[in-house]
Amino acid sequence: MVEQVRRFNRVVTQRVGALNDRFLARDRPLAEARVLWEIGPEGCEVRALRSRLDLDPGHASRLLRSLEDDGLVEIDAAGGDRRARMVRLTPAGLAERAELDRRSDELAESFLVPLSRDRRRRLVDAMRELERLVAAAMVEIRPIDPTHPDARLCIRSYFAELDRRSETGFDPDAGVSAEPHELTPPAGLMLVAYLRSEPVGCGAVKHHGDAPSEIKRMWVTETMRGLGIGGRLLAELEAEALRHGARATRLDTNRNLTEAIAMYQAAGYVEVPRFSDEPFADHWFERSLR
Amino acid sequence: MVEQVRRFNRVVTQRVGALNDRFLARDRPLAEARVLWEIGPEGCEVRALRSRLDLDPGHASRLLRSLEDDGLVEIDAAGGDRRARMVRLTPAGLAERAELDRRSDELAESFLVPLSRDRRRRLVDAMRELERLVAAAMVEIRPIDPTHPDARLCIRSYFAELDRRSETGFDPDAGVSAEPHELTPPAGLMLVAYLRSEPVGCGAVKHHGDAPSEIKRMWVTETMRGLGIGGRLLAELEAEALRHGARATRLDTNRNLTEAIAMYQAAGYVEVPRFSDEPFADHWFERSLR
DNA sequence: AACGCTAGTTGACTAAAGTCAAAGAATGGA
DNA sequence: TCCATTCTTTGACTTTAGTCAACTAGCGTT
Repeated sequence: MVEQVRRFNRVVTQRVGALNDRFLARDRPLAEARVLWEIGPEGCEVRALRSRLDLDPGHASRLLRSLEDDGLVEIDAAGGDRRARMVRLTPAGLAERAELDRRSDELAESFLVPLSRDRRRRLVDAMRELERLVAAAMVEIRPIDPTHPDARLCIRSYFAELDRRSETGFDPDAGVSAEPHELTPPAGLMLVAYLRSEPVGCGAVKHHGDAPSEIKRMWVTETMRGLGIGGRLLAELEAEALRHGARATRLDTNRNLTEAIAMYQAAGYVEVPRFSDEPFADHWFERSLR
Repeated sequence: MVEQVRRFNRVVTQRVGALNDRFLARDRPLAEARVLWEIGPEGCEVRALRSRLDLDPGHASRLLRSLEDDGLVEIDAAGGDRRARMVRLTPAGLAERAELDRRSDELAESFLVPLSRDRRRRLVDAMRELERLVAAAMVEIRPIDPTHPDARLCIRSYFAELDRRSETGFDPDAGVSAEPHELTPPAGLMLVAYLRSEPVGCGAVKHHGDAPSEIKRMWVTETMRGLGIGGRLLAELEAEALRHGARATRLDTNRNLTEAIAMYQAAGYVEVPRFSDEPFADHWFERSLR
């Protein structure tokens, strides 16, 4: 296995990566081309740019100055915060970015052209599979304060999905509570799954002394499902429950959340009688931890 | 499709490539690390190194000097040509390269670790598939003089395989001739398939005026079979036969070469009665070109 | 008002990568 | 034998990337 990964890294990554760079940088330093690309058609804040590309403030400042001198970007004050700056592409900058887009397409085509119809299909399928699995391998799970913006974002997405997928709609204020202080140590714990500093999933646990801990707020963004992220969140929450003295974990869920139900069952949860008065739930699950 | 390839290039190539580089370069400039790696345990000629890494002569010279000063390589005269130099790794250089090997393994592991058993399997399968297809897309087909070393190498490999796979053994001197002058324009044509300047397959055509041209020396290296390279060689040879006024192409083959037979049939060849006195052949195929 | 903090700019560097031309030694034909 | 060509080295650059510290301006809290 390791041997195959190494071969892949060598054959595909190296060559394609080099090509990619050469296609991207026209007669411009690569770093500038990357910045130009990353700004995007909408513009973005300088600090966001810096953190996304992991640039030194000095370096970033000079790169932007240089793009500005070439007439490709304009830098003006961001909204609220008068320390921060906003970069936007000028029409010339947009044209340049479109050109990068075009070359990027051209490069992609160059992968496909020499292959038969059937092999193109296979190439694209393998790329999709690999992209997803590599992304999954890059996901990191970290504890978070439930009031943190990233946590709030996840919870909002979770509620929105519940509301969309259930016949009755979802009311976050009804049913069993899971207030921030209940999901903060020592009362409980909340986790967020990050993919390159983007939150892509969450989960929380609420302890009840000796009684089974409750799993709450399990959610993974739609594009990242089926990659084991839910299972990893669950496993870490269970470990936390165990550390806290719980003998089991429990959760409830709605009948429409079929992937979630399948995931719980695969993780060893078994259906038990209703144990909460959550009006939104149709199924109750429990798993023994020892 | 193009969109998926672009996503792949962005997500996988860029990140993995960057990681790769950081793992490779220890506290050494990346270019030096690459040279150290590329020299290989056997050593190699400086000019080969230069062309493989596409380095400027001056740059290459200085990189090697620097590695020599660190005691990692020795440079002495190559065999025959006294202008050329040979680089070899010293024991220290070999140790350093082994360390790069180790880190490369570690990097490969880091892809696999966060994934479940099943997903690792899928990751590795997708990588294998992709590596092969990308390699296939990089193959270039070029005409060649049948006396060129690359052509000779292919023909030798071809003969060796015939000998190995037939019950009777194979005698290149028996049967229908295909001497170099018969495979050189205007009498015929020989093609070699190159993957990064490595010959990985060949094929030739021998014209007979109005009569069907004969396809000879069709061979693809074992690791690159099933990727459409044989089909591409065949198509170019047929186009050449057509340009030369032939109405059809013919070929004979041994019953043990099952992949080849399948490939000919997929390319539109139909079995015809014996048309040559090639003692080694069991099947005769023909395809009409118009 | 004072304090610690964040966002960005600027100056002064260094290291790495890469380019170009000149030149010496050796080679391979015409 | 001559001549164009190849392999390599060397000197003299330039460009790119990146680092570090000092500094200004603005924010938020106490």
